[in-house]
Amino acid sequence: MLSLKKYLTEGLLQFTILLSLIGVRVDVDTYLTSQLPPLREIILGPSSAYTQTQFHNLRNTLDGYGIHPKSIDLDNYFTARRLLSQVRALDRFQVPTTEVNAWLVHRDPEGSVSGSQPSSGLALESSSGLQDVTGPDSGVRESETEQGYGEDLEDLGAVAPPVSGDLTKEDIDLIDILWRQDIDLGAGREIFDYSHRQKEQDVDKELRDGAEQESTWPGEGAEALAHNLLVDGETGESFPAQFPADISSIAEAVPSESEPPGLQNNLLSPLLTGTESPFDLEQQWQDLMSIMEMQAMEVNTSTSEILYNAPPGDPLSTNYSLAPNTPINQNVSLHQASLGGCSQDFSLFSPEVESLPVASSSMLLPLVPSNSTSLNSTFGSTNLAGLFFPPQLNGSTNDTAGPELPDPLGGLLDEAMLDEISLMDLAIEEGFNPVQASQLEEEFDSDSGLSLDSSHSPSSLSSSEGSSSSSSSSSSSASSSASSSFSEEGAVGYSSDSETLDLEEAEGAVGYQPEYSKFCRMSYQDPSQLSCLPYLEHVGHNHTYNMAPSALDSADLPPPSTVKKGSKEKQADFLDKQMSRDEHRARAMKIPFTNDKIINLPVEEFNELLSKYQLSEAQLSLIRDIRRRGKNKMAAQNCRKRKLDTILNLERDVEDLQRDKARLLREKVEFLRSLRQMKQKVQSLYQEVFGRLRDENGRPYSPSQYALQYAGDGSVLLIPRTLADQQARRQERKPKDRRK
DNA sequence: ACACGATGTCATCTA
DNA sequence: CGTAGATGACATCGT
Repeated sequence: MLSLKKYLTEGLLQFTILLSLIGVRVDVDTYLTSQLPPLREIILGPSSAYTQTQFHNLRNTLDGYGIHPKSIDLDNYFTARRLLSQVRALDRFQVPTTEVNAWLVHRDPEGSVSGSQPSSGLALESSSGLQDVTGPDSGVRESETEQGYGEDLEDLGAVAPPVSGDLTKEDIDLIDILWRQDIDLGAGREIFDYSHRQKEQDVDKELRDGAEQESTWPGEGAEALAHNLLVDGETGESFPAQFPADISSIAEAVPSESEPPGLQNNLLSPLLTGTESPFDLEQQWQDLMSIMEMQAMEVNTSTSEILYNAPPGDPLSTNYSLAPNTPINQNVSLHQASLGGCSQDFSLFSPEVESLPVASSSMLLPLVPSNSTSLNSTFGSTNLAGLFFPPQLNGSTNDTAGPELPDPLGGLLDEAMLDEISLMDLAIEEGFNPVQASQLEEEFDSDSGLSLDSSHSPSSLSSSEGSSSSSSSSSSSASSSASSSFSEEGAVGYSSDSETLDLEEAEGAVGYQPEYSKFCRMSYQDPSQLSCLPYLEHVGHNHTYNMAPSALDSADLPPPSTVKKGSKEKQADFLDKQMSRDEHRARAMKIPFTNDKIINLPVEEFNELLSKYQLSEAQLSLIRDIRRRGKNKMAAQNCRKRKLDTILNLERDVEDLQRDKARLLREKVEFLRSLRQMKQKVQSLYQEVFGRLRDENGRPYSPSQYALQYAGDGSVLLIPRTLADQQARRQERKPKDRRK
């Protein structure tokens, strides 16, 4: 907890936010993943940074201090919330930023990521096979696709981040989505994919064992592959001369997965070879996703059979928990064969994680989802993956996942999370809208909160008392009283009891505003829960004002067990210690009313109260000071709270903006893709029309001499090439001029 | 002893 | 002008 608090310092947050704003993505979570909840967990959730109004008045009447926003309980709460939100985000095709950020953080130091990563060979196995088949076209296609893409982006004024090193996970996902869309539209994936693969191959030739890889691709699988690729390759947009060919059924079904690996692997490889910490989160998420998918999806056996028909007898398959002879194993083997150095890295991943990706990908597309980046690959992709799961895989995955899943999930998911997940699952399956789901979630939250509170508070009392051996009796009693007050507050409304308490002892109960009610409600339970852990006792510690009421409670009411015999004296001492300086002063000056009244009473009542007593000047001065300081104290607390919320909101805004950016990027790529497709169609039509044209002698026109000119009215003219070139140049200049 | 975070207090500004 | 709130700066306390 202490270390967590450290991370929560304003400086770090501000620094992080600053970095985020200037474009550098830093994810503190990356460094906390294993033992500590992500910083974002604390950050997410409702905050009322700018709603300063009203809450002072209400606060004074509402209870005492509540729980500080930084206390652990909030961590738990926000952990759950964060996870839930991420689960929901899956519904919206959102990528958990955590993974993205982490990925970037670890990637940057390694230099350019864009296709030149050696370990990117992950996705290459298919491409290597493809290369041979498609042979001649590959080189040209690579360059053309790459250039075309870059040009498009440049034309639109884009920095071309999606293609080059700046790709985020969202970008990758969006590209993946777009690939799928392309396929839906009949465009082959390899046309886009190829460049990357090719590049990777060039870079990774040394790492990869091409011969071995090819040897693992014998028989039907290879042929099928070749066929697919060949067919897809013909659809290459960059070759207008080639008319779009029919796409085989397999090609349609499979290619959707084939592309992403290329891109993703390029990007992911750093992650894979780098730290595993970011992957833990991703892995957990992937596990989660796999569970959900397994449950929610039906397996298309026929498809899977086709896709997973692979060469048998792979020696490497035994390394994996998956059943041998399963096509998946083939994929794995291929993957390993091609990976070389990367295979070791993959050993880090638990079987189930690997199985998912492998399973989802056909022979052509190994490891698509395995890139945890694609874990959120949106439901679309995952659905695809799920469809391709062979039944046996399902079983095997579950088997392997059985023992291991609880661990990764257990760390992140508490009951609340699981319930929520199931809830979300239900929402997804039954078509609940997010709002409904969230409503349910709220109900759930409240329920869980109460249950937690009731169940943990008693134990907290006992544990705190028994455990605090090193600390003095005062501290133990303090914690116990604090926890008791918490439990009370959590269970009941907690009307400010300060007034009913003994005059001098009752201090102003400083509570947080109603806006934080939910906030606080959640926090109430946790302190007690946390107090179960001895080392966390200090978390809920109170100071001065806050502590007084609760301490008084234990003192006034017949003390449970701690106060016996001569402990009353200690109690008194303790109370003295717990009283604030102003309280001591007030007592010393024999102020006849409570500091709480002094501080919180409205001016009129306050003056009225003063008028009732004959007070010396010193007393009046002290009272005024007490009032001033008390109010300022609350103000300071509010101010700090607000500051914290502001920081949290800023971070959230940054995240939102990043999401928006990714979305816009996605849309842009989508537009570019559709634009390219339309160009391709036009080209095809052009070729077809031009090829059918015959001159007066019945001979075809020479493309080098003539060209078709599109008129504004939709008509098409056949004009000499020279003329057409001139016109083309003019048109090119125009937009440039406009830019200037 | 020191660092650090949390909180209290003061001075100042603003409404 | 008085009051209350907000906030930066500093002090204090506990870990």
